[in-house]
Amino acid sequence: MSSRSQAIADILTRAIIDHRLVPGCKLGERELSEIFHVSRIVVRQALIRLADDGLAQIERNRGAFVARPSMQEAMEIYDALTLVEQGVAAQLSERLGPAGWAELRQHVERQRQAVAAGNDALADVLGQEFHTVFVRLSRNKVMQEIHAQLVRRTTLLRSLITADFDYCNLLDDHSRIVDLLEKGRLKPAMDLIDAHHRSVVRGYIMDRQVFPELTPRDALEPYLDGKTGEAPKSLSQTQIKTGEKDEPGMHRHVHASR
Amino acid sequence: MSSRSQAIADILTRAIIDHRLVPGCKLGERELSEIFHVSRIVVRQALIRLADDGLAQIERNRGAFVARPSMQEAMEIYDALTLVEQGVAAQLSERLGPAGWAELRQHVERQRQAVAAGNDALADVLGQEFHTVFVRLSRNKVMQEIHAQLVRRTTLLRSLITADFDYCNLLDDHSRIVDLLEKGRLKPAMDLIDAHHRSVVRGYIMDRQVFPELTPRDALEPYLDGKTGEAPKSLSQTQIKTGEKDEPGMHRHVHASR
DNA sequence: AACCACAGGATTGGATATCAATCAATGAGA
DNA sequence: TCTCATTGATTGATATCCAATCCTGTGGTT
Repeated sequence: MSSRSQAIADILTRAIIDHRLVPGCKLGERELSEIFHVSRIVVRQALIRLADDGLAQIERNRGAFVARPSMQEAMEIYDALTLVEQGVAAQLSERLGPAGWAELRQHVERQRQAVAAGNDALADVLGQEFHTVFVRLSRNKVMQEIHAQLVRRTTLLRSLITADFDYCNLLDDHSRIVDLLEKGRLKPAMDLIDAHHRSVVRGYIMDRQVFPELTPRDALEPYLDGKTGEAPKSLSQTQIKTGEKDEPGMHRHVHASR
Repeated sequence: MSSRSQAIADILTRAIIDHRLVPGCKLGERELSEIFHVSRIVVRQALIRLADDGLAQIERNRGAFVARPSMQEAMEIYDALTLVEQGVAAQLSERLGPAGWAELRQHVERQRQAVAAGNDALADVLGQEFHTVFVRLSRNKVMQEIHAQLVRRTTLLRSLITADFDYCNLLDDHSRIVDLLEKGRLKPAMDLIDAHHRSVVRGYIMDRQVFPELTPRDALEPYLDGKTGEAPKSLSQTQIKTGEKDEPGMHRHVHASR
């Protein structure tokens, strides 16, 4: 239904947020066109979409690369995300009906069960999804799209950073946010959202390659073939350990919750 | 410096927010490629950028059209804009230094002088710019871009709607918002931002063609030639009166302030 | 050895021609 | 008048070609 360049942009986006394509990775037109069996022009259109989304940067006559956000930009992205979610929280605290609160609680409960079952990969996905569900309940598609874009960019950031905090402290944040909001305690809820994001950002150390660099051909291989758009195996199971020794304060786990 | 498709996307964006290209207007690839003397491919890339920005919509095998947002979407855009500006207001009320407040006051003063001088066109531009300056002071480029996109879309909306309120009531809103924020009275300021936008939306009646439809060739003519990107004459001076009689409650002035 | 200049290769940005797929309008026939 | 098929126009996409630019490697110079 959609154009082919959109489909390719979607695949590239997926590969980037799956950390299979890491920041700085060259996205050559010829190489991608051979991988996807399309013409260079279609690839170029896809890259334009990625660049507009902030996931790639195009340098004239040099080509496209997976975006490598600066520390400054990383902070700005998290600030923007906080701003959006705080605003949505304020709207929901006034307008959300019982069914909405129930949906949020149900989502938190599913995540809790995943954590209890030790399924970190599922917990991680649910943890991310919570924010998306949260914004969806505002019933504002424009806001949803803005938020989704910001989330994609934060996911990209995680290819570049090393979190040295204990993520277990964040596990209950979602639940507490829902509690506070439903009770109408907006200000504490907004502060908690801020703290939720700040605690993720605080220990960030950039200029490290957290994920191993794959060639585009290897990185994109799982998404091809089927054409069904089926989810490739979660990276948390196929993740490759890099050769370098772990440094102090460097953890290799994925975040179970943001 | 930038690619040609970006330059063309910029021109089309400009033409749309100047209301020279009205919603629903067909943006044929062949026609545009002849107008700009570029190939269809460059035009297509420009149209992709516009579509990503929400200013155009591309229908498969049918082509691109200037976006015609629904009433629902119009409300969502204004809600999102309110959310963003309220969030920025909250940040500024904590973090903005004296120089920042001075810049805002200076801007308001310039607009006041323009109104006093009867220069409605300049006042309109300054009124729009206020919101941009406001967000720029947050020093968050990511947020700035999101906000700028929302502003562009609200500008597009004004091609579709007829305001039947007395815009004089809004003239002092900017000034009062600055006053309240500088005094640390955040809540009233946020309420005023909300009211500011709501008062614009309230009387909106869609499904009217406020601006006359021009062919793309006529609409884009002022932007070509010079290649200097110079501002074409403001529409408020070249605006053409449509043949149809004014209906009750239908004003043809441009907004002096949002 | 270090440094600079230049040539060649590789890649991107873009133009043109061409073809297939799809939509819309037109017109023939019941 | 209504229905259906054909035709024309437009888009989506490809292949090929060319110019501009960047990177690199070589070679000469200090």
